[in-house]
Amino acid sequence: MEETKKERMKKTGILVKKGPWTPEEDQKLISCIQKHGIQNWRAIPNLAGIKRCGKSCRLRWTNYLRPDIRRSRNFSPEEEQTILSLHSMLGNRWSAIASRLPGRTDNEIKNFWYTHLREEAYS
DNA sequence: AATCCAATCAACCGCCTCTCC
DNA sequence: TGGAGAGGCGGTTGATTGGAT
Repeated sequence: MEETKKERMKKTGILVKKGPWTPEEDQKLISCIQKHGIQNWRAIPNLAGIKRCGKSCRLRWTNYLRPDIRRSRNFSPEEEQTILSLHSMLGNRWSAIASRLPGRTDNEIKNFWYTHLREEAYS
């Protein structure tokens, strides 16, 4: 039933702020995680004072704010080759590929794949 | 200088799995 | 043991940016 779906969305915290993160939100999230660590994503928005769902916080942290992320947007030829060969072995297991590429996130790799490598891989 | 279009990337959605009660 | 809730993941969207015309 449609109503059930909506209720579930409410419970999972979708009725909160969406859209791009502001620098203040980023800052709050970073200091909250530094202070409390990551044990319970659902608690993070409350602890940090952010009107976001835990899911959104997790995504922001893992794809953007994590300290070990290399912020250089360009993938080196070596990384490109690694991605191509890992993808031929693992398929679209982006998180598995990301775990073998230090400093890169699954989202980054996925974006890079769809914009640069897909044609190359299937040509 | 204005407009259009393609590329890029951050973020959301929905499904699946895992964990806990 | 089964159900509910939370987290994780892959696919997709939409806003922005930069280059071409």
